[in-house]
Amino acid sequence: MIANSTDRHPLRHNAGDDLRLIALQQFSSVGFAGASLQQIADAAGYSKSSVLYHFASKEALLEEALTPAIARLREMVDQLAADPDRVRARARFIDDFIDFLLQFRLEVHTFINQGQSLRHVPVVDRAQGLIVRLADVLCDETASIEDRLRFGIALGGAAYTLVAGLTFFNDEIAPAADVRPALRAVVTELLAPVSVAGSSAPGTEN
Amino acid sequence: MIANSTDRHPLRHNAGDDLRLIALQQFSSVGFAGASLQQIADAAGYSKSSVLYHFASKEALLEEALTPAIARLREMVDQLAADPDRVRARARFIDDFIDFLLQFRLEVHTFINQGQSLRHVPVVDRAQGLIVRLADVLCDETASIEDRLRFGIALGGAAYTLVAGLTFFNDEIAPAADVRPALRAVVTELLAPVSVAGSSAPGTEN
DNA sequence: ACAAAGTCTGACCGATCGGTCAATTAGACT
DNA sequence: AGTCTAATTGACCGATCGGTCAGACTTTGT
Repeated sequence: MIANSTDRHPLRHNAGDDLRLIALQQFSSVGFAGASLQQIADAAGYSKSSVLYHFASKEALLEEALTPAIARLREMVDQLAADPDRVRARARFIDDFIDFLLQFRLEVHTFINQGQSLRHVPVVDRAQGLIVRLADVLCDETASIEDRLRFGIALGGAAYTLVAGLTFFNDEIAPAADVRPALRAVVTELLAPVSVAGSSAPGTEN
Repeated sequence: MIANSTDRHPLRHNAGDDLRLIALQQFSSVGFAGASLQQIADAAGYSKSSVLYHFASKEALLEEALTPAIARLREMVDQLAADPDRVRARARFIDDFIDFLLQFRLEVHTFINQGQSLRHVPVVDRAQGLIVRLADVLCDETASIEDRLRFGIALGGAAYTLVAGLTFFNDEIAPAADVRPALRAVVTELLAPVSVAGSSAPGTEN
């Protein structure tokens, strides 16, 4: 049998996965340009050469670190656009979106706050396109600036609070469990009223 | 008379001001670590040595570029905390805050999205402290996570949309004139209901 | 046992980093 | 004229950057 690199050893983590996570933390905190391969290698317990053995280049490392997140985002956008029941589609999307933000906080923070300077990276460019498309779908054909602003604030605000904000609002905060309901309430408030029509009181039951 | 460096020539800009602005654009787009003195110097039409003549170091350049913004922020927080009429103080603060976000978008974006990695820079650390204090004042003693989240999303979301979001939501968008009312509406919605007295069920009236 | 493939690393490369320094230029004042 | 000072620059420094490469170690297949 072929020893696939994804399940060689049940105890030890896959080197590529370790590096992707460590690199992601560095990229989202000091920026892609500011995170050096040496720092990433040191933090992961490898040598710089090992990093470049697993990933062709620093950009390739970034691409592979972000890919799962934008793949999931594409799923959600496709599903949102495909469902003919707009109200149900939007409600379902918001729920998925909350989970998405919590699960991929570092990835979102990275390509949200460095998207302009990383537009030459294919996966980042695709992510930007997805976000534009998502904004179009969510805001419908109404060209209202406020609707766009609501979406942008929800996206950028969540990216900020979930990686930077939580650490200084309180010295320590419970993980996703405490944050999820609050996040859902605020994001729903920002995204729901745009064109849901008969949305009487969204997300106030929890 | 003494030829003060701030008004030597009415036509030509002050070199320090030019550099502060150019540097701020670089810092907010590629990050502090990713923006090199050479790039800043080239963009400003100076040599790298000239940049280091006007500013003792790269960090000093960052400090001076951010200082006006956090000075204004301190004013606003002090005024908010001093006014015994909480409702009036909060309303006035929100108005000032909108203008602040529009005027200092690059500065806010910089110390919001790179605050963790730049905590060793005094002015950034002071800004972080101001934001924590602002969150405390706005959210009152209620330790509600959702209130904190609202403030963080408004702050981080505005920082994002005002520098990155506007460029890809539409190919070109009118300057602050079109954005201000929409921004005011969204930020007010996020910040106003927190503790404005009889806030029983915030944001359910639409 | 042996070879093949996979993994890891140190040494090294040219380029660029932030920063120092001496030299030069241009203006302002006596 | 001469002098002083602010402003600007190129040359240069040690350190670090992303990336290459050959070798060494480990694992796997036969």
